[in-house]
Amino acid sequence: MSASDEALRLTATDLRLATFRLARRLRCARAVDAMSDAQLAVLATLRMHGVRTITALAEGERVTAPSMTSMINGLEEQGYVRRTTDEADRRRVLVEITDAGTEIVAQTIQRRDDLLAEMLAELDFSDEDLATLRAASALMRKVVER
Amino acid sequence: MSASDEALRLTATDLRLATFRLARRLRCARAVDAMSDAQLAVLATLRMHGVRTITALAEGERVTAPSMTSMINGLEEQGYVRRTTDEADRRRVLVEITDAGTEIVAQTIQRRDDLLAEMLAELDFSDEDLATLRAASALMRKVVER
DNA sequence: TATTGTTATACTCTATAACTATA
DNA sequence: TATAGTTATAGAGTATAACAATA
Repeated sequence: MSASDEALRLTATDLRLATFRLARRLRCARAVDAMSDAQLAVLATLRMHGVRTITALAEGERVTAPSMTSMINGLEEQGYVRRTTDEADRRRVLVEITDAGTEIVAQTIQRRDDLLAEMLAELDFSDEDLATLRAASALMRKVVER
Repeated sequence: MSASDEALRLTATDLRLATFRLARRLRCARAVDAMSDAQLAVLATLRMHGVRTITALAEGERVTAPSMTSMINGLEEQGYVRRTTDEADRRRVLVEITDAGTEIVAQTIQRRDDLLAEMLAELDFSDEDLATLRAASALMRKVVER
C-alpha cells in the first residue's frame, strides 16, 4: 500500500527539521579549523572519484568555473591538491588530491563519526533505536539518489 | 540493553553520510534565491523566539558580533528585520522580524517540505517506511538537543 | 571597568564579464 | 567557432582589532 499525502507531508516536515539540525551540529567538527565546507566537499569528491577537470568539479559542486579555479588555487597553495595539464587536450587541467588532502578528509570524517557516535552513546539508545536510524539512513540515501 | 560500540560506530557513519547528503539536496530549495543560509537561519530564529539582541543572535549562530551586525544590516536593508533601541538599556539593539521576513521563512520551509514530500512520493515508500523516517527524525532531534 | 554594538580591515567564496590558449 | 580555464572586479559572510556609547 502506498502512503497518504498527509503522512508524506508530516514525514517531510519532521525529517527536514531533524536533518538540518543534525547536519548543522556535525558540520562544526573538522580536522582543520581553517578548512571550509566548500573545500572539504571538493577534496571528498576527488578522494572518491579520482582525477577531475576544473569544469567537472565546478559542475559537481554547482559553482561557476572561476569559483572553482579560485578554490583549487587555495587548496593547491595549502598542498591538498595537485594540478597537471592533460597532454591529450592541453586546454584541460587535471586536479588530483595529494596524500595530505586525503588525510584531511579522512580525519574530518573520523571526527564527525566519533562525535556522532559519542552523542548516540550518551543517550543510551537501544539496539532497536540504532536499527531504526540505520534503516532511515538507507531510505534517506535512496531519496537523494532517486 | 545498551548498544555495542561497533553498532554505534556503524550507525554514526550511516547517519552522518545520509544527513549531509539530504541536507545538501534540500538546501537548494528556498523562497528567494538571493537569501543565504546564514540570513535564513537568523530569520528562522527571530520567527521562533521573537525579539533578540545582536549579541544573543551572534551567540546563537556561533558567529562574532561584528559578523552579526553586518548580517543584520543586510536583512534590514532588504526589509526583513527591524532595529529598535532597548530603552531599559540603551547599549542594546533589539532586532525583530518583519511581516516580509516571516513570509520568506514560511515560504522557504514550505518549498523544502514540498520538495522532500515529492521526493518521498516518487519512491512510493510504504507507511512503514514513513514511520521509520519519523521515528528516526525524533531520535535525531534528541541527539541534537541532548 | 565591563558590556554592547559599530567601524576598519582583510580573507574566502561566490558571481559575471572579458580574456587567453587550445581544439 | 567552441571549449577549458584564468584574470579582473564586485558583493556577501566571516574574522580580529580598535573604537564609542552606555551601564
